[in-house]
Amino acid sequence: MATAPKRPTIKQIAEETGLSVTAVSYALRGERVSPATIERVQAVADQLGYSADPVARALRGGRTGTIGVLVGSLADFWQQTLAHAVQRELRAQGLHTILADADGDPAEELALAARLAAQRVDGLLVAPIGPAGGDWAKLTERTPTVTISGRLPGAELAGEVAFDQTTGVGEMLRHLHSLGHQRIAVLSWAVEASPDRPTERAVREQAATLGVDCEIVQCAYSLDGSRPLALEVLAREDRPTAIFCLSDSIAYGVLHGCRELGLKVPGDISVVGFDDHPLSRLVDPPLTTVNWSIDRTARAAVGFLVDYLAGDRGEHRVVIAPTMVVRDSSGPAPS
Amino acid sequence: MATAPKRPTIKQIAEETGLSVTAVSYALRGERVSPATIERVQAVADQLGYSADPVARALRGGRTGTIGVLVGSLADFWQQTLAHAVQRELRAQGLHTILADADGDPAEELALAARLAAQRVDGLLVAPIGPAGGDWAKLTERTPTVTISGRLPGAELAGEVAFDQTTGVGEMLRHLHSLGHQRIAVLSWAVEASPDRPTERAVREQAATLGVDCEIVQCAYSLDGSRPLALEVLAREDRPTAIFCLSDSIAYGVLHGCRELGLKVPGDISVVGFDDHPLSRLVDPPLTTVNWSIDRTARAAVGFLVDYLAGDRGEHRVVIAPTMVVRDSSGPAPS
DNA sequence: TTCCATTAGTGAAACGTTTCAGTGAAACGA
DNA sequence: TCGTTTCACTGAAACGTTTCACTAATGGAA
Repeated sequence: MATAPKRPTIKQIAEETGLSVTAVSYALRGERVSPATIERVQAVADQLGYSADPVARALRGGRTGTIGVLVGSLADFWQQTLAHAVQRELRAQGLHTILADADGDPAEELALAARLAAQRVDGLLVAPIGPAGGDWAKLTERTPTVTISGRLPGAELAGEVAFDQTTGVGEMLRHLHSLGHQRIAVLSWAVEASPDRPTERAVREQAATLGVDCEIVQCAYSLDGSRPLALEVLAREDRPTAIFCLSDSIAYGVLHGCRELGLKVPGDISVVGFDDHPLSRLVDPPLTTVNWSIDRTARAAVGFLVDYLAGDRGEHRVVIAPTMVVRDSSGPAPS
Repeated sequence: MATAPKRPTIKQIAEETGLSVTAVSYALRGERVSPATIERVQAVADQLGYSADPVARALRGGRTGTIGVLVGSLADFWQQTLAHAVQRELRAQGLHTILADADGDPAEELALAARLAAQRVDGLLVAPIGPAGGDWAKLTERTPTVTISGRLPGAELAGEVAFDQTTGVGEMLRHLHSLGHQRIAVLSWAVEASPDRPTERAVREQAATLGVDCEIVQCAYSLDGSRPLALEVLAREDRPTAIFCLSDSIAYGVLHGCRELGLKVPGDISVVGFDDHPLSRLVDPPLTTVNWSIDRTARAAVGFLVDYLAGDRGEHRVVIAPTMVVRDSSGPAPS
């Protein structure tokens, strides 16, 4: 490799202008030095193509202008969309984004978040998939953290965007119940069974209230994870008349499985999702699902973090309300 | 906020063990010091929950174990999938990922890449959207860079994953031609017109060879970008009989537009894509498209970078061959 | 015994910033 | 004229590592 030319440093500008390193540092931020000097320094900096080294700056301390975004799994289409929306929103706020992906492994989340924090991000946006493991106390105490739909054990939060899962689950279950469905399989993307997950608890409670039979099935994430599982569930003797997928990604896999088995949706079986991915209106059949405005979610989460960083220590919590979106993938239960 | 407890440093371990900072630094990497000392240091480090500060390490120089991944736009579904695949592959290699998203702005790409490099990533994986602007020479000279389908002006590459666009375009155009289509609109996601883009040149050449009438239409990225454009194209007096979208994301938007206008696909008009996103088989109708194995792409790109970092300066270039995937969205041209 | 090699460890500089605590000199009010 | 303030700037330390150049002690060979 050619002799690597180093990037220009403050010291070079200092030598070039005959000033001290200190003076240049101040001048670059337009402080404490004479206008003439500022101009001179700027000129040299521009000519050298100088830009401050973020690593050195981070080491010294102070803001880095970068936010760490941790998503539970980029294999999930909704989280992909969320990641994009969040990054776009952060950019609108003049903040840089570092995106990390736990790839469906809840045990990895804390470690990844810690690494992000170690990179000296100014704050953390975390959209976990399951109940994240470990103790988030130390981390969140040091780094302002906003969660998006999920609990972090021990965390002290700078903000929280929650989804009203109870209502969402309730509406969907009522929808299916009103169509005559009595045996429903719920595909949940929890990696390990954990009885206290709010969504699953909501399912059990609402199912009991309505008197429908809901079986919760643990499901690997995403398209490829849910298809084989769907095939298994659909092959059963007394297969359910409806499948309620706790993410649209899972529903896509189920739809795929139904197609392979030659089952008509919704004639033979109803399939519904839970997050209204942009493509859910385009799949065949268009998916009945529940919409949690991704834009509002992203805006709220970023807003909370920005507020917190600006010193606002108020209550930062919002609960996103669900909107039922009835399309064609749900229909009357077959008799 | 509570008094922020600092993360433990090497110095603390040194004090705790009575050793010098240097000795601890060596011990932590298991070098140059006695086994007994190594063990003692490890014990204290574990108890303190120490982990090396990546920022300090990066500042000093040397490997950071982190690769920067820059994608042209996370709004594009295929790039979302690619980002995930690449990150998964990097993780399998024991490397960390920092993902940045230019959000459809080619002018932003160089700046973002420079920022990634400034964070001291060991290497860069770049999947640009259009012809990236600026001069990549200085950057790529300092930071090993592998491109995925795209040119970086002036770049000196550590590796390159190219797509055989000419063949892909040719096969698709021949497919449409054989179905009797003579007037085809090509929706390209270039943000600015640039006559020398290989894909567009391929379109013009192949169209001339086959004698079909291809109009290239510049299209904003993604679903939301392509729908209005599709509506406009479809409303024309002599609308084309087929629309060839240079990304599946664009095709989804077009499908949406067709549905709004009540046009039957492929009865009234054929719509085809160009990257075979996982959902393309599930949309209505299932999309005819061209597959470029995303797994092979990710694996090749990461492999090139890893090889290069290991000192292998061989030719690192692969051309991914297209595979036509004919589904139901293309059919005979209406008479 | 002398000499050299090896082992186990130390001190200090370096990476590129920011910032605290000054330092002269000029300007100002009384 | 003197004391004070302001201005424009400087030196040095600090952030947490890594690494080069050393030192002191031990062991073995000659």
